[in-house]
Amino acid sequence: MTSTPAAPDAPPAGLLRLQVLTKRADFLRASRARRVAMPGFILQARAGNGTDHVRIGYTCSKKVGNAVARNRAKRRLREIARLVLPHDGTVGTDYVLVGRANVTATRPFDLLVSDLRDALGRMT
RNA sequence: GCGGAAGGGCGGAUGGCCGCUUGGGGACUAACACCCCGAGAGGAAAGUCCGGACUCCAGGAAGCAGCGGUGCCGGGUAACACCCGGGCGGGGCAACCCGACGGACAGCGCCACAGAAAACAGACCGCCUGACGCGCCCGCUUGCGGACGCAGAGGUAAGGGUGAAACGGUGGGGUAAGAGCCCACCGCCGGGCUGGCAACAGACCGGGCAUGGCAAGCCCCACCGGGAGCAAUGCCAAAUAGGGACCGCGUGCCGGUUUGUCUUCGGGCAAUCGGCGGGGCUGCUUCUGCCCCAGCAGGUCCGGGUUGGCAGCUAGAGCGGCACUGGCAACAGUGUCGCGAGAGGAAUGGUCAUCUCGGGGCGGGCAACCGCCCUAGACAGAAUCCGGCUUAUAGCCUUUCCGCGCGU
Repeated sequence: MTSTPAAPDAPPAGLLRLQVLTKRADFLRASRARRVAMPGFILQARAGNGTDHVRIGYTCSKKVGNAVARNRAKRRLREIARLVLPHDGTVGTDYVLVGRANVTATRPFDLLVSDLRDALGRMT
């Protein structure tokens, strides 16, 4: 994969498009698949979703905190997914990012981004 | 200046880059792909505790029962358990604060511990009187008198002590000692009078006092309330099914008309109309209405199914500012200006700078203060929508009032 700098550029046309998971069943399937724990989050990935898209879901349980803390953690996870997955994701895979209490909302953003790249590297 | 009381307001700002949801517009047949413009979390969005709007269900109305709620009075409001004003009680020097604040002669129940006694009177320690007699002392006229103590019995509830509460309180008179036994004041009860819309207050007259507390135990009284909730509800599409079992009520009666059909020409059967009857529609009753009577409106259970999209969905008892009018006020009216999220695994952001307010650290200085560095830092995220209440909250700004001290 070409590692374009984490530039705040829009993903160029032609790169992978993301779809958001909405079905509870998809989340349950992903949670039973491979997982990689990182300091800022946990990545779950399940190949073969039967589509030609990269699909992504976010989970922040009540353990992460109150509603404000959960929303903030989810937004940061969404942002790193938006920056990394169109370049480094694998077609036909469902990814689920799970937030962690205190860490996901406070870890420096560039570390969070490199965490996701490392996690994807370990998956393959 | 110090200490205190009651409110009101705010709750970071600006910019760059990259995004999300949505309204409008743009060339195009269209798709959600692109471009432009606009909008996009709170004072509590929270707890889900009250009150409503709205939707569906119970056919409608009234009464009764049951259940739930409210509970000093008046006003405000769509409504409220909210708000405003007033009354009463309690706290505070005061500003001010607090109050489940209707009824204990409708009835039942309860009043722990302590205490003699806890609701109807009673008497533990006491106080007072004191028969018969006993003890002891004194006097002398030597068997009489007197003092004291004990004491059967009686009077009393002042004092002690217990308690949340002890059968009105304080003072005086009175008495053997005492007691509303009598008197004054206070309290209480009753009565009318005056003021007030009222809660209530005031003075007056009468009564020696009868009526302990708990209604936050049941209860009584007055007033209010049908149930479930936007996962309500409606529509569309797909998939599955085009069901089964049991219970209940029941296989009606009379009359008319026409049509069809059968006829042994009497009529029968079916359809149709009217009446009666039966059944169903909220726990009961009444009135009214609707439906059903050949299978079905109704009930219970089993099986199957239980996904997606659209609407509801944000402009309404709207909210806020200012001015005027009415009102002590809450609030109402009129005019004018401004604001006005609409997601749906759930948008309203991510990140980087700069600034400002507070906070922290270091250095200089007796101090006021000055310089440098670090740090947006409290509670917290709309979920149908409004009005309240309650709870959480770093820090900042501000108004009025009270007490004390100082100065004029």
